[in-house]
Amino acid sequence: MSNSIFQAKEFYDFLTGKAYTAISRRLHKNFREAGIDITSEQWSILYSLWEEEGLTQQELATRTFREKTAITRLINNLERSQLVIRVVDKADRRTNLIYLTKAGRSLKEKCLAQANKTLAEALIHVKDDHVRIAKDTLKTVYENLS
Amino acid sequence: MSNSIFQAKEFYDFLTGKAYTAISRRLHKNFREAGIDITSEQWSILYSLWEEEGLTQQELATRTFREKTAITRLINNLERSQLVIRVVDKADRRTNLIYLTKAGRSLKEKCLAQANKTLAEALIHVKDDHVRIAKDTLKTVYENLS
DNA sequence: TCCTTGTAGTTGCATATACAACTTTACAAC
DNA sequence: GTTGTAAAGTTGTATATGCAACTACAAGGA
Repeated sequence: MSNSIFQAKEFYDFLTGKAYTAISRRLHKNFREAGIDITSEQWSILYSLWEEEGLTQQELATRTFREKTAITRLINNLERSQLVIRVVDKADRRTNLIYLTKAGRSLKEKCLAQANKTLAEALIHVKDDHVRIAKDTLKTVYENLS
Repeated sequence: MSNSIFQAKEFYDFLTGKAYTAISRRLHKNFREAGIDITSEQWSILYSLWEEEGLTQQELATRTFREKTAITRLINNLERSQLVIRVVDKADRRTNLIYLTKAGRSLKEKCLAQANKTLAEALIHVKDDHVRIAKDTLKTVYENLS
Protein backbone atom coordinates (compact mmCIF):
# COMPACT_ATOMS: atom_id res chain seq x y z
CA MET A 1 0.00 0.00 0.00
CA SER A 2 1.11 3.56 -0.63
CA ASN A 3 2.05 6.09 1.97
CA SER A 4 -0.86 8.31 1.00
CA ILE A 5 -3.12 6.28 3.26
CA PHE A 6 -1.13 7.36 6.25
CA GLN A 7 -1.97 10.97 5.55
CA ALA A 8 -5.42 10.27 6.95
CA LYS A 9 -5.04 11.02 10.60
CA GLU A 10 -8.10 9.00 11.53
CA PHE A 11 -6.24 5.99 10.23
CA TYR A 12 -4.42 5.65 13.51
CA ASP A 13 -7.75 4.70 15.05
CA PHE A 14 -7.04 1.37 13.44
CA LEU A 15 -4.24 1.06 15.97
CA THR A 16 -6.14 2.20 19.02
CA GLY A 17 -8.98 -0.27 18.58
CA LYS A 18 -11.84 2.18 18.94
CA ALA A 19 -14.16 0.05 16.85
CA TYR A 20 -13.24 -3.11 18.72
CA THR A 21 -13.68 -1.42 22.09
CA ALA A 22 -17.10 -0.17 21.01
CA ILE A 23 -18.25 -3.55 19.76
CA SER A 24 -16.89 -5.42 22.74
CA ARG A 25 -18.61 -3.10 25.20
CA ARG A 26 -21.89 -3.35 23.34
CA LEU A 27 -21.67 -7.14 23.23
CA HIS A 28 -21.10 -7.27 26.98
CA LYS A 29 -23.98 -4.84 27.53
CA ASN A 30 -26.30 -6.92 25.36
CA PHE A 31 -25.34 -10.06 27.26
CA ARG A 32 -26.06 -8.35 30.56
CA GLU A 33 -29.40 -7.01 29.38
CA ALA A 34 -30.34 -10.50 28.23
CA GLY A 35 -29.50 -11.81 31.70
CA ILE A 36 -26.34 -13.58 30.51
CA ASP A 37 -23.52 -13.14 32.98
CA ILE A 38 -20.42 -13.58 30.82
CA THR A 39 -17.77 -11.27 29.41
CA SER A 40 -17.08 -10.87 25.73
CA GLU A 41 -13.80 -12.72 26.22
CA GLN A 42 -15.54 -15.64 27.87
CA TRP A 43 -17.94 -15.62 24.95
CA SER A 44 -15.15 -16.35 22.51
CA ILE A 45 -14.13 -19.42 24.53
CA LEU A 46 -17.69 -20.68 24.78
CA TYR A 47 -18.16 -20.10 21.06
CA SER A 48 -15.21 -22.37 20.30
CA LEU A 49 -16.61 -25.03 22.61
CA TRP A 50 -20.08 -24.88 21.09
CA GLU A 51 -18.39 -25.79 17.83
CA GLU A 52 -16.26 -28.54 19.34
CA GLU A 53 -15.98 -29.76 22.90
CA GLY A 54 -13.02 -31.44 24.52
CA LEU A 55 -10.45 -28.97 23.20
CA THR A 56 -7.20 -28.53 25.08
CA GLN A 57 -6.35 -25.15 26.56
CA GLN A 58 -3.57 -24.81 24.00
CA GLU A 59 -6.03 -25.43 21.18
CA LEU A 60 -8.37 -22.82 22.65
CA ALA A 61 -5.44 -20.41 22.81
CA THR A 62 -4.71 -20.97 19.14
CA ARG A 63 -8.33 -20.69 18.03
CA THR A 64 -9.08 -17.54 20.02
CA PHE A 65 -5.66 -15.99 19.47
CA ARG A 66 -4.95 -15.59 23.15
CA GLU A 67 -1.94 -16.43 25.29
CA LYS A 68 -2.18 -19.70 27.15
CA THR A 69 -1.95 -17.79 30.43
CA ALA A 70 -5.06 -15.84 29.48
CA ILE A 71 -6.81 -19.15 28.75
CA THR A 72 -5.83 -20.53 32.16
CA ARG A 73 -7.57 -17.65 33.88
CA LEU A 74 -10.56 -17.54 31.54
CA ILE A 75 -11.14 -21.24 32.17
CA ASN A 76 -10.72 -20.64 35.92
CA ASN A 77 -13.52 -18.09 35.78
CA LEU A 78 -15.73 -20.15 33.50
CA GLU A 79 -15.24 -23.15 35.77
CA ARG A 80 -16.13 -21.04 38.80
CA SER A 81 -19.30 -19.97 36.97
CA GLN A 82 -19.95 -23.67 36.34
CA LEU A 83 -20.13 -23.25 32.57
CA VAL A 84 -17.18 -25.53 31.71
CA ILE A 85 -15.12 -28.23 33.37
CA ARG A 86 -11.49 -29.33 33.05
CA VAL A 87 -10.88 -33.04 32.50
CA VAL A 88 -7.32 -34.31 32.61
CA ASP A 89 -6.55 -36.22 29.43
CA LYS A 90 -5.73 -39.79 30.39
CA ALA A 91 -3.70 -40.27 27.22
CA ASP A 92 -1.56 -37.20 27.93
CA ARG A 93 -1.63 -36.10 31.49
CA ARG A 94 -0.14 -32.72 30.62
CA THR A 95 -3.30 -31.57 28.91
CA ASN A 96 -6.73 -30.60 30.14
CA LEU A 97 -9.71 -31.28 27.93
CA ILE A 98 -12.36 -28.60 28.33
CA TYR A 99 -16.01 -29.59 28.25
CA LEU A 100 -19.17 -27.54 28.55
CA THR A 101 -21.50 -28.18 31.45
CA LYS A 102 -25.20 -28.46 30.83
CA ALA A 103 -25.50 -24.80 31.81
CA GLY A 104 -22.74 -23.88 29.39
CA ARG A 105 -24.39 -25.76 26.57
CA SER A 106 -27.75 -24.18 27.25
CA LEU A 107 -26.38 -20.64 26.81
CA LYS A 108 -25.59 -21.16 23.14
CA GLU A 109 -28.78 -19.96 21.47
CA LYS A 110 -29.25 -16.97 23.75
CA CYS A 111 -25.65 -15.89 23.23
CA LEU A 112 -25.75 -16.23 19.48
CA ALA A 113 -28.90 -14.14 19.39
CA GLN A 114 -27.13 -11.37 21.30
CA ALA A 115 -24.03 -11.67 19.12
CA ASN A 116 -26.15 -11.27 16.01
CA LYS A 117 -28.00 -8.36 17.56
CA THR A 118 -24.69 -6.69 18.35
CA LEU A 119 -23.43 -7.16 14.80
CA ALA A 120 -26.65 -5.76 13.42
CA GLU A 121 -26.40 -2.70 15.65
CA ALA A 122 -22.77 -2.22 14.68
CA LEU A 123 -23.38 -2.49 10.96
CA ILE A 124 -26.36 -0.23 10.45
CA HIS A 125 -25.83 1.84 7.30
CA VAL A 126 -22.96 -0.36 6.12
CA LYS A 127 -23.40 -1.96 2.73
CA ASP A 128 -23.05 -5.72 2.52
CA ASP A 129 -20.09 -5.61 0.18
CA HIS A 130 -18.31 -3.16 2.44
CA VAL A 131 -18.88 -5.46 5.38
CA ARG A 132 -17.40 -8.25 3.36
CA ILE A 133 -14.35 -6.22 2.38
CA ALA A 134 -13.82 -5.04 5.95
CA LYS A 135 -14.06 -8.60 7.21
CA ASP A 136 -11.59 -9.88 4.61
CA THR A 137 -9.20 -7.02 5.31
CA LEU A 138 -9.21 -7.74 9.03
CA LYS A 139 -8.61 -11.39 8.26
CA THR A 140 -5.59 -10.48 6.17
CA VAL A 141 -4.31 -8.19 8.91
CA TYR A 142 -4.63 -11.04 11.37
CA GLU A 143 -2.80 -13.41 9.02
CA ASN A 144 -0.06 -10.89 8.31
CA LEU A 145 0.68 -10.43 11.98
CA SER A 146 0.21 -13.87 13.49
CA MET B 1 -27.44 -5.52 5.93
CA SER B 2 -28.86 -8.93 5.12
CA ASN B 3 -28.68 -11.98 7.29
CA SER B 4 -26.62 -13.81 4.71
CA ILE B 5 -23.51 -12.17 6.10
CA PHE B 6 -24.03 -13.96 9.37
CA GLN B 7 -23.76 -17.29 7.63
CA ALA B 8 -20.02 -16.72 7.47
CA LYS B 9 -18.73 -18.24 10.66
CA GLU B 10 -15.50 -16.31 10.52
CA PHE B 11 -17.59 -13.19 10.85
CA TYR B 12 -17.73 -13.65 14.59
CA ASP B 13 -14.02 -12.87 14.62
CA PHE B 14 -15.21 -9.31 14.23
CA LEU B 15 -16.56 -9.66 17.75
CA THR B 16 -13.54 -11.32 19.28
CA GLY B 17 -11.09 -8.66 18.16
CA LYS B 18 -8.51 -11.01 16.68
CA ALA B 19 -7.27 -8.37 14.25
CA TYR B 20 -7.10 -5.72 16.94
CA THR B 21 -5.26 -8.04 19.31
CA ALA B 22 -2.76 -8.85 16.58
CA ILE B 23 -2.14 -5.24 15.68
CA SER B 24 -1.91 -4.09 19.27
CA ARG B 25 0.61 -6.79 20.15
CA ARG B 26 2.71 -5.99 17.11
CA LEU B 27 2.66 -2.28 17.89
CA HIS B 28 3.84 -2.96 21.43
CA LYS B 29 6.53 -5.30 20.11
CA ASN B 30 7.73 -2.69 17.61
CA PHE B 31 7.87 -0.06 20.34
CA ARG B 32 9.94 -2.38 22.53
CA GLU B 33 12.32 -3.27 19.73
CA ALA B 34 12.81 0.42 19.04
CA GLY B 35 13.68 0.95 22.69
CA ILE B 36 10.42 2.75 23.45
CA ASP B 37 8.99 1.67 26.79
CA ILE B 38 5.27 2.37 26.41
CA THR B 39 2.16 0.26 25.89
CA SER B 40 -0.12 0.60 22.91
CA GLU B 41 -2.74 2.15 25.19
CA GLN B 42 -0.30 4.76 26.45
CA TRP B 43 0.52 5.46 22.83
CA SER B 44 -3.03 6.54 22.12
CA ILE B 45 -2.89 9.06 24.96
CA LEU B 46 0.47 10.42 23.85
CA TYR B 47 -0.80 10.65 20.28
CA SER B 48 -3.67 12.89 21.41
CA LEU B 49 -1.27 15.08 23.35
CA TRP B 50 1.15 15.41 20.44
CA GLU B 51 -1.76 16.89 18.56
CA GLU B 52 -2.84 19.16 21.38
CA GLU B 53 -1.42 19.60 24.86
CA GLY B 54 -3.26 20.76 27.95
CA LEU B 55 -6.27 18.50 27.44
CA THR B 56 -8.36 17.51 30.45
CA GLN B 57 -8.63 13.86 31.40
CA GLN B 58 -12.27 13.92 30.37
CA GLU B 59 -11.32 15.24 26.94
CA LEU B 60 -8.70 12.50 26.62
CA ALA B 61 -11.35 9.97 27.57
CA THR B 62 -13.62 11.25 24.82
CA ARG B 63 -10.90 11.36 22.17
CA THR B 64 -9.50 7.91 22.93
CA PHE B 65 -12.88 6.34 23.66
CA ARG B 66 -11.89 5.14 27.09
CA GLU B 67 -13.59 5.38 30.47
CA LYS B 68 -12.36 8.19 32.64
CA THR B 69 -11.21 5.64 35.20
CA ALA B 70 -8.94 4.10 32.57
CA ILE B 71 -7.54 7.56 31.85
CA THR B 72 -6.82 8.15 35.54
CA ARG B 73 -4.65 5.06 35.64
CA LEU B 74 -3.01 5.59 32.25
CA ILE B 75 -2.03 9.10 33.32
CA ASN B 76 -0.76 7.72 36.64
CA ASN B 77 1.55 5.39 34.73
CA LEU B 78 2.61 8.00 32.18
CA GLU B 79 3.34 10.43 34.98
CA ARG B 80 5.39 7.80 36.80
CA SER B 81 7.34 7.29 33.56
CA GLN B 82 7.83 11.06 33.48
CA LEU B 83 6.26 11.43 30.05
CA VAL B 84 3.36 13.68 31.09
CA ILE B 85 2.41 15.90 34.03
CA ARG B 86 -0.90 16.84 35.61
CA VAL B 87 -1.48 20.55 36.18
CA VAL B 88 -4.55 21.57 38.15
CA ASP B 89 -6.57 24.10 36.16
CA LYS B 90 -6.66 27.34 38.14
CA ALA B 91 -9.87 28.38 36.42
CA ASP B 92 -11.62 25.13 37.35
CA ARG B 93 -9.99 23.27 40.17
CA ARG B 94 -11.89 20.07 39.37
CA THR B 95 -9.95 19.50 36.19
CA ASN B 96 -6.39 18.45 35.48
CA LEU B 97 -4.68 19.72 32.38
CA ILE B 98 -2.30 17.15 30.98
CA TYR B 99 0.98 18.31 29.46
CA LEU B 100 3.83 16.41 27.88
CA THR B 101 7.23 16.55 29.48
CA LYS B 102 10.29 17.16 27.33
CA ALA B 103 10.80 13.37 27.29
CA GLY B 104 7.20 12.84 26.24
CA ARG B 105 7.50 15.34 23.44
CA SER B 106 10.73 13.82 22.19
CA LEU B 107 9.12 10.40 21.69
CA LYS B 108 6.80 11.63 18.98
CA GLU B 109 8.84 10.98 15.84
CA LYS B 110 10.14 7.60 16.98
CA CYS B 111 6.65 6.47 17.93
CA LEU B 112 5.05 7.60 14.70
CA ALA B 113 7.72 5.73 12.78
CA GLN B 114 6.84 2.53 14.65
CA ALA B 115 3.12 3.13 14.20
CA ASN B 116 3.61 3.49 10.46
CA LYS B 117 5.81 0.42 10.38
CA THR B 118 3.12 -1.54 12.20
CA LEU B 119 0.43 -0.41 9.80
CA ALA B 120 2.60 -1.33 6.85
CA GLU B 121 3.24 -4.80 8.26
CA ALA B 122 -0.45 -5.25 8.97
CA LEU B 123 -1.57 -4.19 5.51
CA ILE B 124 0.76 -6.14 3.27
CA HIS B 125 -1.24 -7.53 0.35
CA VAL B 126 -4.22 -5.30 1.08
CA LYS B 127 -5.29 -3.00 -1.73
CA ASP B 128 -5.50 0.71 -1.00
CA ASP B 129 -9.20 0.93 -1.73
CA HIS B 130 -9.89 -2.02 0.53
CA VAL B 131 -7.93 -0.35 3.30
CA ARG B 132 -10.04 2.73 2.81
CA ILE B 133 -13.29 0.78 2.90
CA ALA B 134 -12.21 -1.14 6.00
CA LYS B 135 -11.25 2.10 7.73
CA ASP B 136 -14.56 3.75 6.85
CA THR B 137 -16.51 0.69 7.93
CA LEU B 138 -14.80 0.62 11.31
CA LYS B 139 -15.50 4.33 11.68
CA THR B 140 -19.18 3.72 11.03
CA VAL B 141 -19.20 0.84 13.51
CA TYR B 142 -17.67 3.13 16.08
CA GLU B 143 -20.23 5.85 15.38
CA ASN B 144 -23.11 3.40 15.46
CA LEU B 145 -22.16 2.15 18.89
CA SER B 146 -20.89 5.24 20.70
C1' DT C 1 -25.71 32.64 51.78
C1' DC C 2 -27.40 28.16 51.35
C1' DC C 3 -29.00 24.37 48.63
C1' DT C 4 -29.30 21.57 44.68
C1' DT C 5 -27.52 19.65 40.80
C1' DG C 6 -24.00 18.48 37.67
C1' DT C 7 -19.10 17.57 36.33
C1' DA C 8 -14.05 15.97 36.91
C1' DG C 9 -11.45 12.90 38.86
C1' DT C 10 -10.26 8.94 42.14
C1' DT C 11 -10.73 4.47 44.46
C1' DG C 12 -12.32 -0.41 45.26
C1' DC C 13 -13.29 -4.54 43.22
C1' DA C 14 -13.58 -7.98 39.53
C1' DT C 15 -11.88 -9.24 35.08
C1' DA C 16 -8.48 -9.68 31.28
C1' DT C 17 -3.77 -9.48 29.17
C1' DA C 18 1.55 -10.09 28.44
C1' DC C 19 5.83 -11.93 29.73
C1' DA C 20 8.98 -14.67 32.40
C1' DA C 21 9.78 -18.39 35.36
C1' DC C 22 8.21 -22.52 36.98
C1' DT C 23 6.23 -27.68 37.39
C1' DT C 24 4.72 -31.74 35.38
C1' DT C 25 4.53 -34.92 31.80
C1' DA C 26 5.82 -36.88 27.20
C1' DC C 27 9.06 -38.60 24.10
C1' DA C 28 13.08 -39.43 21.39
C1' DA C 29 18.16 -40.41 21.45
C1' DC C 30 21.53 -42.82 23.44
C1' DG D 1 16.79 -47.10 31.76
C1' DT D 2 18.82 -42.41 31.72
C1' DT D 3 19.08 -38.07 29.80
C1' DG D 4 17.88 -34.12 27.30
C1' DT D 5 14.39 -31.53 25.16
C1' DA D 6 9.97 -29.97 24.24
C1' DA D 7 5.07 -29.19 25.30
C1' DA D 8 0.92 -28.05 28.42
C1' DG D 9 -0.41 -25.69 31.99
C1' DT D 10 0.14 -22.56 36.25
C1' DT D 11 1.77 -18.63 38.95
C1' DG D 12 3.80 -13.93 39.94
C1' DT D 13 4.00 -9.34 38.57
C1' DA D 14 2.73 -5.31 35.93
C1' DT D 15 -0.65 -3.18 33.05
C1' DA D 16 -5.36 -2.11 31.39
C1' DT D 17 -10.55 -2.13 31.57
C1' DG D 18 -15.61 -1.51 33.40
C1' DC D 19 -18.76 -0.32 36.82
C1' DA D 20 -20.30 1.62 41.13
C1' DA D 21 -19.46 4.57 44.81
C1' DC D 22 -17.09 8.27 46.37
C1' DT D 23 -14.80 13.27 46.97
C1' DA D 24 -14.15 17.81 45.49
C1' DC D 25 -15.46 21.65 43.06
C1' DA D 26 -18.59 24.64 40.07
C1' DA D 27 -22.68 27.02 38.92
C1' DG D 28 -27.37 28.45 39.22
C1' DG D 29 -31.42 29.59 41.87
C1' DA D 30 -34.15 30.43 46.25
